[in-house]
Formats: sequence, C-alpha cells, structure tokens
Amino acid sequence: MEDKDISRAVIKRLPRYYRYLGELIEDGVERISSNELSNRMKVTASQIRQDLNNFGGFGQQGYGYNVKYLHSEIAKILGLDRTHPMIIVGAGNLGQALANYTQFEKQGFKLVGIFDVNPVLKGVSVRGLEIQMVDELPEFIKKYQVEIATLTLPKSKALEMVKVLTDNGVKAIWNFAHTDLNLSVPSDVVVENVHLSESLMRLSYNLNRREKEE
Amino acid sequence: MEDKDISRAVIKRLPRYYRYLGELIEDGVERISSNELSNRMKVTASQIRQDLNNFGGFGQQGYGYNVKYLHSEIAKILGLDRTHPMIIVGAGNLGQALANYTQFEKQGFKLVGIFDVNPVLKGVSVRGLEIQMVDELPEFIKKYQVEIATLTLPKSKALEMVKVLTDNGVKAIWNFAHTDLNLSVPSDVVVENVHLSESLMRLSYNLNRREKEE
DNA sequence: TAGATTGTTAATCGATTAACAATC
DNA sequence: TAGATTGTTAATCGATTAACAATC
Repeated sequence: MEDKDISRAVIKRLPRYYRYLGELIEDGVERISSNELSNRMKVTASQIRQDLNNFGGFGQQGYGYNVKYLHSEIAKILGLDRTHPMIIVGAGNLGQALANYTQFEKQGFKLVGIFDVNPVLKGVSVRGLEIQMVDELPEFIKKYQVEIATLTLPKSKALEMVKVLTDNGVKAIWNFAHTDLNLSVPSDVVVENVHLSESLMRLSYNLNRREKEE
Repeated sequence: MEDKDISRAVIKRLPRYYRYLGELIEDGVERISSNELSNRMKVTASQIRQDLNNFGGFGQQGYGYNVKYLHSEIAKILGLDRTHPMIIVGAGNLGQALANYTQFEKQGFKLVGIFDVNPVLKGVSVRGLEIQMVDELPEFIKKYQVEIATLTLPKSKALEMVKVLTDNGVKAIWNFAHTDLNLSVPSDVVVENVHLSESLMRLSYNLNRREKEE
C-alpha cells in the first residue's frame, strides 16, 4: 500500500468525528465547515483539517464538508462499510453484557458466537445464541470466518485462549482481560486493550487532584 | 497546591506501572531497575524515570526501585489508598456487569448503590444491593457521601442525570454513555469517558489496515 | 467576481529519548 | 572504593497550531 503511516493520535480521534457527524446527520445538517465543527467538538479547526487530509481531500474550498459524504468516508476508513464476524470468548457478566449491546451490530460487528470454559454455561442462551465450549472454537472460527474475538476472560485463561484464536485465523482481539496482549500475539494480529480498571484509576487520580487543588 | 501540571500522557501510563509492579510483587521481586522494567513493559527506561520523577524521587542510585514501596506510592498518587463510595446509574446489562466486578472493590471503589429509571427493575437485587429509582438519588448521595457515579444509561438519559448527580455532590463521573460529558459538567467535576464502540472502531481500523498492507 | 473555506506549508509547542553528572 | 543506576538537563522527535496561498 502507498499509504503513509497515520499517527495513533489521529486514529484515536476518527471515531469521535464519526460520532459527531452522525449526530449532525440526525439533526439534518447538510454541510459544515471545519470552524463550526471545531466549536462543537472543542478541538481546533486546524486539527480537523489536518486529520482529515491524512486520508484525502474530503472538503471543498468556500463550502466546507458535506456531512453525509464525510460520514460515509470515515466509515470506510474505519472499516464500518462491511460486516465483521465477531465472537465473544468469556460469557461472564461483562461478556454477556457486551453480547446484548445491539449497537455494535449496527456498525457491522456481527456477533456469531459466544464461548466459555465453564461447562455450567454450556447451552445457555444469550441473545439467541447458545454458549459453546471453547473446544469448539477451531472449527467454528473457520466455518464462520471469524475476524474479531472479544476476550472477556480472566487474565490466566486469556493467555491460553489467544493462541487457539490466532492459530485458527482470528485477526483481531478486543481484549478486556487485565493484561497487555499485544506483547504475546503474532505480528499480523491486531489487539485493542480496554482495561476498565485503568480507566477508573485515571478518574480517581483526577478526583484526587481536584480535591488537593483548592 | 505546589504541584506542576502533570501531562495526560504520564497519567495514562501510571495505572499500567501500577499493574506491572503488582505482578512483580506477586512474583516475589523485591527491587527493579528502570532498565529491567523497561524490558518487561516495552517502554524506554528513560521514560519510566521521567514519569516517576514527576511525583518524586522514588528510586535510589545504584539500587533501582523498591517494588513494594513504588507500588504503594503510585497507589497514593492514584488515590487507591482510600475508599471511594461509588454508585452505578443505569442497571442494564453493562451496569449490572460492572456491579459484579469485584476487582474494583479491592482497589477502593466501593459500590454502595445501584439506580435505574425503569420501575420494573425496582427492588431487583444485584450483588446484594437492591436497585433503586433515580428519584432517591439526591438523598442517597448525601447520606453515603458518594464520590463517583458510573453512568451506564442511554445518551439521552445520561445528560439529565448528570445535573442531578453533580447538584447533589458527586465529584467524578465514569461515563459509558455515547456522549462527551466533560463538555456539560461543572468545572470541579471530573469525567472519564469510556466509549466502548470507539475502541471497537479503532480495532476495526487497524484490522482493515493490516489487510491492505499485504 | 468576491467571499469563504479548504489543503498544505511553516512555526510552535510538548513529549520522548539520549546523555551524563550526581550519588547510593 | 568501584560499579550501578538514578535524577535531571539537553537534544530530538512528533504532534499541534498558525498562517496563507489555492480554489471553489
């Protein structure tokens, strides 16, 4: 590919642009300038233009950006213009909660299976899918061409699971286990770590800080 | 306070240091140099030393860092050395899943109440706590001196809720709703936005990218 | 055409890395 | 003391912002 490397910071902002553009569409807004958008999003207009121009010239001088067009272009960049078969591995509280999040489906992340290691959960139905045991993973992944695995298992089990998943063709791992999987995954597999407890700690840090300030 | 402003990037890394140090304690490691730690964490030793020195000199020349001591110092910085009364507002799948996450309790985030707007859920027990209706929030927040509110409600309801919460003394909001609350909250209230769907989109972007690369 | 606003280059700012003197 | 490793300053790198010519 000819694409230059896009910085992490830019990629991090893309879904936020996408969300705001979606809201503008709902509000019936047809076009928007980088300046108007910058007011809404509290980022600089300069940053918006720089960010977007990493991927192409989506705007028009004197006019601004067509909201629908820009929204659909960002969707393409993010891979939301096609369906990604996804499974959840770990059918505990969090796994089941994510399974019930219908929002993801709308964005093309289609849940095709739920797995766990606990035999007690075998056959239990979650949003119309029966929980399966992990020994069925290899066959299932190939059959359904699973691209994304959501990992909602304890750290110890997560590490074992990763090998099974990637050996059988999973190309992306959405990791909720308390460990950094990107260090133990083949180089052609992408990982996004969520780490909710770290997020809560950052909140706690800022809370602490505010209290001390006064 | 005399503290200079610590950059976001540093704060983002703190919980990760904390996690690795916790693992080192479990492994019985007593001391560690920035160099050893840098190998494990895949960051530069220089960055580790710079980061830590924002908060004080926790190491010793020729020796390195005492693992237990550093761990406990970071805990203090993050506010994990005391208890934070927390509530969950929104007792849907995600809210209930988070309620059952006992990990948070261990780090001082004590769940004292769960609330929802849906009367059907009233009185339903989640991890020993009966779901309450949101009209009981004002009294409850004051009585239990609630510091943190976890928001797991749809966007529309989240916005109304924020006012009730902050008017009654909540000082920190852990926001899972698909909106940027930091733009609509009093300046003395801190917000941490989670945005799971944005995380999934970043994974999707990287997946897309890898596919195109070959 | 004149006005508006992009795309893009240049300037600034901040964060990361390297280097090394201080010191245990 | 000699060796190791921090704390900290200086150099580099990258990301953000400002400015403006290009152009719709």
